[in-house]
Amino acid sequence: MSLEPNTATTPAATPTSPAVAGSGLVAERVPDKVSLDGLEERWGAVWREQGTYAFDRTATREQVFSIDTPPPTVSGSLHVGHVFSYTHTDLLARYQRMRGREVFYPMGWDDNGLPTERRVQNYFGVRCDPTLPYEPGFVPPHDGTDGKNVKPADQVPVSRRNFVELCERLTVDDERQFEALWRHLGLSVDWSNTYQTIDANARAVAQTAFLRNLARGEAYQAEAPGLWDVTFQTAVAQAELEAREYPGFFHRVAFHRPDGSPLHIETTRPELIPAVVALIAHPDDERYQHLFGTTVTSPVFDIEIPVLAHPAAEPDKGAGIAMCCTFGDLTDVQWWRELQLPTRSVVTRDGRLQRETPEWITSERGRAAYAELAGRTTTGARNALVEQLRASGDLDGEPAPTLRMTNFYEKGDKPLEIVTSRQWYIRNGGREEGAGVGLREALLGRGRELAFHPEFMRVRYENWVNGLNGDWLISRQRFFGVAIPLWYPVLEDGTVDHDHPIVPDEASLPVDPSSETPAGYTAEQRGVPGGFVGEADVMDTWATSSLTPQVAGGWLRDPDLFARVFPMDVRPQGQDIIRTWLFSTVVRSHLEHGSLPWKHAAISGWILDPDRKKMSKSKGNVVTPMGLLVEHGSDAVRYWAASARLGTDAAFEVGQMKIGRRLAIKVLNASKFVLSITEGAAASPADVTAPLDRAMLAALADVVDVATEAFESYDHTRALEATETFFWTFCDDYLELVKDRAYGGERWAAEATASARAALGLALDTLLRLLAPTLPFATEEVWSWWREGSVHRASWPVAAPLREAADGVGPAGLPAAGRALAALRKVKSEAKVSMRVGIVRAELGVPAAELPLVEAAAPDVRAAGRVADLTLVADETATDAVVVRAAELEQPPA
RNA sequence: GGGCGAUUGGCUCAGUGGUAGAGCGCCUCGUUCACACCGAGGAGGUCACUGGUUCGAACCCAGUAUCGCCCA
Repeated sequence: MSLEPNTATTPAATPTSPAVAGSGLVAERVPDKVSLDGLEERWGAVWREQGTYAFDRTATREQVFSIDTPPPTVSGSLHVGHVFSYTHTDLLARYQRMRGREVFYPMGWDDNGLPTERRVQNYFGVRCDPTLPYEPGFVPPHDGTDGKNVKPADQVPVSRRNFVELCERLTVDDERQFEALWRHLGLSVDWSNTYQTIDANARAVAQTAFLRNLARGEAYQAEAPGLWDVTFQTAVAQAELEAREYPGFFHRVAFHRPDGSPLHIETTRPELIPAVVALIAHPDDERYQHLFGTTVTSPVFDIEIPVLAHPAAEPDKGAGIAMCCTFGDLTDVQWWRELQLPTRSVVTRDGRLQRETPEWITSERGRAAYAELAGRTTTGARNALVEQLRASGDLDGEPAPTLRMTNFYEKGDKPLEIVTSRQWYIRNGGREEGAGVGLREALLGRGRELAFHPEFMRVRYENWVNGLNGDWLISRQRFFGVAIPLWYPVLEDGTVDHDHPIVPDEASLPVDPSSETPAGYTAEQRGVPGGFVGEADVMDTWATSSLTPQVAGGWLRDPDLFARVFPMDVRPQGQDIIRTWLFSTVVRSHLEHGSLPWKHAAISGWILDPDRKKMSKSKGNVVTPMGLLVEHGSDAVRYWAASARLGTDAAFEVGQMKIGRRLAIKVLNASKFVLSITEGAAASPADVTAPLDRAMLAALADVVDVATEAFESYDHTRALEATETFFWTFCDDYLELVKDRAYGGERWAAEATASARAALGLALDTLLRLLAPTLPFATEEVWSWWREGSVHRASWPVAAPLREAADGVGPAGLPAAGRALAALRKVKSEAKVSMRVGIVRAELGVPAAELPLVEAAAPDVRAAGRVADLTLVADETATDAVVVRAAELEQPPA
């Protein structure tokens, strides 16, 4: 048989089309015993060979549905949360494909940045030392450490180039495993369209976008105090902050007024006393009014500082007067900036106090005291200084334990320090100056333009944009990332001229300024007076992943493709990265293209463990995604994911997967049954004449409308629920009711049998299409028994031909007949006899309004209930139920 | 402290103005004839609480409580 998935669509608008092409009777293609086992491998291979999900790039923008797939971080492991949210995207992709859209569904790998570095350190037992030379053929001390970390002291230092090679080697492995998982799950990704956030194209895109930001004044560098992680030795952006409780002690410390009287402040960071530049209280604070404008001297170091007023001081916190140091926290930075205080930094980038005694400490005892602190960690310095304060009598009482909220880098475990450094920024509306003027409002406008699903997620975007307090810091002092594509001239005196960066041609991108030479220079001029130096920093990962629509869509390398897919239709992602990935992508697109990067944002919720907590890593590792898929089957796991709506947290529920598995098996069995009766013969709507068959198709038409409308509004759960509910009614009631008639035989007129068979065929065809996005494996299996091509390239059903076949009959007949059948079943159930036991005589009381409906289906009800003599009477007391007025079973109850 | 979301049967969740729903679990029964990875029947809830609007509130309004997340 010939499979041509891309062309062999079977339009639902003409369900009369010959059902079976090619050779072989349907009966021979339906297996005797159906099973879900092995469907993932079988159909995965067929889809791969047939290119079922290949993107046709000749499609126009209107025909295309483009998805900005989240590139998973390959150095982390995938967990059930990924399976959950990626399934949501696939449901949408499959629906849109069946709707006739050409789906652009790439897959990216986020292998850029710190997570990969850390994994490489642990996996190979190495660490990067950029001062070392490249060592060709380097063999790492370990090759996989089974999850055990190699202690930093035991890590072998390697050059940056060796380190990057190991990063690339490891990520290739990871990416293979991820792809295998996604294929097993049944994601309808176009696997010929993948990218890495570190590949040459991504680097070129990120560098080009950066240089254009620079040219337009949207990127700039600044020497400024900023948050700094002393462990990773890198600057950290606002979006990467995490406030955590951190234990400390309040120290009550005396400063001294000119007359020698003490003025007490309370601080958790006494080690910053050498960096103090002012004492600050609230302008309305009565207690300190008389001191504003005067000076005091610091204990131990004898530095003279002013007492100033600023509204950011909190009168009810501690003594109500705070020590402003450069820099203890972000409030200090605000005071320093707004009150134009001097800079007296003592904490260095490695988290220790600077080794030289600062020149602003002039007293002899002050210089002696500092010498004891020099080079110590902040903690060590704190302990030493507390002893000094105690000795000088300036510590009042004992330090009192406290918990304070402290900023951490989200991946770090030491509190962030604030150090002054030269960094690169991109405007994001956080500062209203230069190219940033009006930007915040413009980005809020983009947020209003974007269709969030669910809608309430929009406020998270708005809250974040409104709360920005600075531009986007993109430079990182790391190794494995996209280089900032700049060099700087080295002046004749040997200083580096950062104000006049040397910019490469776009055509030469990507470049590595640490190994490549700018135009007009020779390699020998690197680092010498009159020569140049390369920018050592790399861009933060988000500075690249904020460009995924451009990277995947072929922005620079393939403008024709880009025009067909951008702006994209949808960005699927998690709620946790609205402030980072979603927002930064909007920023880049707004600045570069003057548009949104996509029309819709589909936000998935969390997976919660049974304690209603976010699924923890340890638990996630117990149940690996592949283990889940193998245990329950991919369709079953997809069903669980599909049962949760966008934006809603969902429980990790094995029970829900079992229900999905049951549904998938039911699809196989019911389909097998229908095909065994109909022989897969052409289902002509004109053959549908029986009222019950028409009612069933009318009900199914309603389901098609509901499911279509639901998918259009990004509500895959409602689509599934409506379809699933109908499917069970179809199996439990309709199939049972028409079974006998569909088999045929002399008791039934030929037209009556033909009607049932035609209706069964139409219904099965429609149901398989409706279920295909959720259960791609089971539906494809059934499709292969009687159809050519892939159900996933078949068209989404439409209601009109079903309604036409219903010929004006409404859907109410199906539930009415179902209730009559249920009444007969109840008689047998209560008599505790088999459903196969016949009923000699039965009289059913039916609500008057339903009586004509049930009468029209009476032969089916009689057959399904095995009733010899069935009487139906209108019963006013039966308002919405069928009541059994009399019944006589064939054999007495046991 | 501010914001967002949630609170419905034992569990997981639908239900946005008109007599409380589903699935799972539970109980009873059945089953070689599509399906034991099964079928039929049944029990089970004063919809977190307090007010208010309304002829009528799970649903709208105000407040309270608890839980989760985000931002200070």
